[in-house]
Amino acid sequence: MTKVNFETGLNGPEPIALEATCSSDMQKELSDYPLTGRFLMGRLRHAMGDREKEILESSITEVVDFDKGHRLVTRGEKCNHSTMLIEGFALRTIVENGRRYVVGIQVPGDFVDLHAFALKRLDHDLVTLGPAKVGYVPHSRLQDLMNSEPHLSRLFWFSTLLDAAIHRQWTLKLEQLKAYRRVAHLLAEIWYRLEMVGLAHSDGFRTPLTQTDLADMCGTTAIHMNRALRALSREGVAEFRRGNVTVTDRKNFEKHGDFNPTYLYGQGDLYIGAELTRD
Amino acid sequence: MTKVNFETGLNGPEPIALEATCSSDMQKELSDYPLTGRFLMGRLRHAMGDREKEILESSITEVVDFDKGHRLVTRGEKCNHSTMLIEGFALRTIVENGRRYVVGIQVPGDFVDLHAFALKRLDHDLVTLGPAKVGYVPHSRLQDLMNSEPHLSRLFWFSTLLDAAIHRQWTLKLEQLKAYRRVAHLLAEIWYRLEMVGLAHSDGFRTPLTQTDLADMCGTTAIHMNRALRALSREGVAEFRRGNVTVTDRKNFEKHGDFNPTYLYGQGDLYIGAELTRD
DNA sequence: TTTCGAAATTAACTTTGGTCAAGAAAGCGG
DNA sequence: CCGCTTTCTTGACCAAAGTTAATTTCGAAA
Repeated sequence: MTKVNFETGLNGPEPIALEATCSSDMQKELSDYPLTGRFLMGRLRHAMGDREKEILESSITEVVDFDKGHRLVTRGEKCNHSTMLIEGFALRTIVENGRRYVVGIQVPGDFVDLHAFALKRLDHDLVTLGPAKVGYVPHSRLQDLMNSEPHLSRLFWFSTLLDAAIHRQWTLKLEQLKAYRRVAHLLAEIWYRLEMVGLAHSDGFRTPLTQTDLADMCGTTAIHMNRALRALSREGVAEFRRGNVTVTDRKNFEKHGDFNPTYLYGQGDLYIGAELTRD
Repeated sequence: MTKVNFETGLNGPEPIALEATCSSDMQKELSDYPLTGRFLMGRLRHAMGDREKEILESSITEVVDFDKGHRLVTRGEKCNHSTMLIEGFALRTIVENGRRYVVGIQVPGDFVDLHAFALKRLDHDLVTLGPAKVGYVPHSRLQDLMNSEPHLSRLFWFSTLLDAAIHRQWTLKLEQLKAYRRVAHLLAEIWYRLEMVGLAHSDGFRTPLTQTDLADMCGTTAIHMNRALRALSREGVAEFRRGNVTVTDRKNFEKHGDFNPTYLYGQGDLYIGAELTRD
């Protein structure tokens, strides 16, 4: 383990360089594959051969930087490429009756609209949370890979199934938990996911999330979200200040959020299909 | 259009034969492919070639009938086959702290645990709602198909993406609606999905669902679900009696549930990837 | 037909969360 | 530094939903 600096799209006075724990394996991956090195990291990346990693990296035909709030994908519009999130965050949002709802959050390394390859039109928007860097893969290219690379295709499929597993967990937690535990669960999930791609630190993590964003993800109001966050703070469970999440006792924190990471299919959880690791 | 009788797994005094609207196309499909004829029906079934339909039908190595409440898949246990739901209903359930939560419902024609092919272990149970008939496809067979049938593989992928789209909609509706509209939405969805596979009738549909099941799907209590259903009945929007759903004014009903079926990617909605229809 | 158990129903009371209204604090651009 | 905007915070009040506890209805099986 070694330390490495990273940048998230913060809106603070000056961009604070944070220490993120990042193994040397991970560092090598990121220098070898600067655009797609985080894809499936912490999950089945080890199942990708070097050739497959090269194929994926070279499939990105265009890299673009966006400011916060840019709509990457519009609900109902036809897509001819899919988008790899290289840096920054994105939300899956749906605006109805003048109110915004968030049904998912994506972190670096996520192939955010890979499902648009098969669905062509999405039922939601994808919006950058802070500044973000993305890479595009044309659907024609994915089409070719479907025909010539069955193993890589299976990994793509797997990655969309991870999203589905996360959706199920969100559904579960909305059914099961009150606002206080719901945020705790959400923050625990984001922390875990950032950790898998080397973007968390030992006391927490940083995002450009506002309390309103959290409210829209938890199906509550910004006002009630504020009550929940203050309660978490009052109990000494976690601090959320302007997107900066700080936790002292992680076990305790995850207990408050009723968080069990197996649904994220991390590679340490021995929960993953062995067949996918072999060609 | 012609009428055909069908059976759902009802626990009523005698199995009531209901009239279901079912096109002659659909009838032919069901007689030609009695086990898998409902797979992707109303969606991209027309994109499957006869050869592909044969391949799928012949991939079912075993057909089994189960009683109500049988656990088809157990959370965390390794799966070596995937399950086609031929007749009846199944719920995706999670039991935690002694309470049951439902994160999905499956209808005939659904390849209910296709995602287990890639994930190997699921994060939830699959339980039959009433009596059900299922068919098994070994994962070794799916593996072969991945290598030899890229187009069929893409359709399998598509079918798991439909599940994900439904999960997103459930998340959205849990965030957005109060219990009263939530049930209405849920019932509208089930109706629509049954209609796509020829198992609904013009005034509604029949299922073995109880009010407790609905409550577990809507993240509320059976008592509150009862209040919501009574309200729907009082307003003349819909009647739910022992799994029997009756609606007089469908447009009005769907409006109360804030229901828009585009997320179900039905073939009439011109919402589906044209690329998938061609090889 | 009777009996039993599951499912549905209702009421009284408590907790959680939504709404409205008003400020305070922090970040941003000049 | 100042003014402007966004984000956060708090209080008072009301509606939605959970809890507990009975009671009724219905369907299945004897």
